[in-house]
Amino acid sequence: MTLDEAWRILRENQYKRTKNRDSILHFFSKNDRYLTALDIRNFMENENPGISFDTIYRNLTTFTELGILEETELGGERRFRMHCDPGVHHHHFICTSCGKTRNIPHCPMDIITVHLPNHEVEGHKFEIYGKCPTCVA
Amino acid sequence: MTLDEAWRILRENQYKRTKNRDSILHFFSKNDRYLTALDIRNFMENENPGISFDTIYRNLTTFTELGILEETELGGERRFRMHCDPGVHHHHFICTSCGKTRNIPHCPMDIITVHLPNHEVEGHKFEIYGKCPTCVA
DNA sequence: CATGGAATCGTAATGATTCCTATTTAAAAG
DNA sequence: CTTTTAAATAGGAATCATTACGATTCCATG
Repeated sequence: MTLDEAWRILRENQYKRTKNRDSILHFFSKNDRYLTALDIRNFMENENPGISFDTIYRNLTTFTELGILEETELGGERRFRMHCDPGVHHHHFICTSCGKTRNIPHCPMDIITVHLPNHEVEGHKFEIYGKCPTCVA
Repeated sequence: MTLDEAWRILRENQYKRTKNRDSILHFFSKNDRYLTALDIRNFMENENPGISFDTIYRNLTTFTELGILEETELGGERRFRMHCDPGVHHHHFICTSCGKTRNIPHCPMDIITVHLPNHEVEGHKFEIYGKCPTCVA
């Protein structure tokens, strides 16, 4: 997703354009990987050294709810990345060292027919973990 | 996995038979669902009201390392369940209300052929979330 | 530029998990 | 059955990620 698309969604939902949101989104748009709240905090060292974690988490939650970011959990902490292709459902290979991802176009739900009578399916998760070429070397 | 199998593994690895371990394993063997550290704490109300979280987590880690338990993360906390069938790789439907599970015999890794050149695959996760028949009603 | 509500800051609070040290216990040896 | 010793535990403090909150600042609209 581009910055313009993200801001269009935010505007449509009456969210204000602030310096923090601009910086955070810009950081995500430059990084094709899953990032932590601390990553963002560190990146803001220059732009806004005093940024509150409250602000970071609040915006991460907002962005995720609006579908601008997608979220996962790795090593006991929440991680976020720019929702790469909002229209097309897909999954990820995730590097456990650097958080970098690689798309997996297939979805097991399309292939696996599971019989779950009377169950109410809400969602699913399919992720492959490992080391990306850079971190292998 | 049965209690006997669990204790055989523990014995083989020189772990002592303690009252806490007995209680915890017994609790897991009776519950076909993912449980939190707090669930265990509450269950021990009778058997050992003063049990330390250190003890709980230490044993959960040990059991998981030995393959007696399997672990996942749900709603920001770690959950554990008895490793249902150590020989046969499988996945789970997990109830987001009560943690109860249902086996999914298929594995997406067997079906999906992903091209990940130079990547080092360490593992994967496939889980379906929702409400079990009991929690739907 | 005045106004009102959204957004933020700074810090305190929370909840899950881990660390630390003195004490207790399992089980092996005598 | 006692002694011995390393493993296991209790209790509480510490840590880490995350959230809550009151006071202040900022964005957008008129």
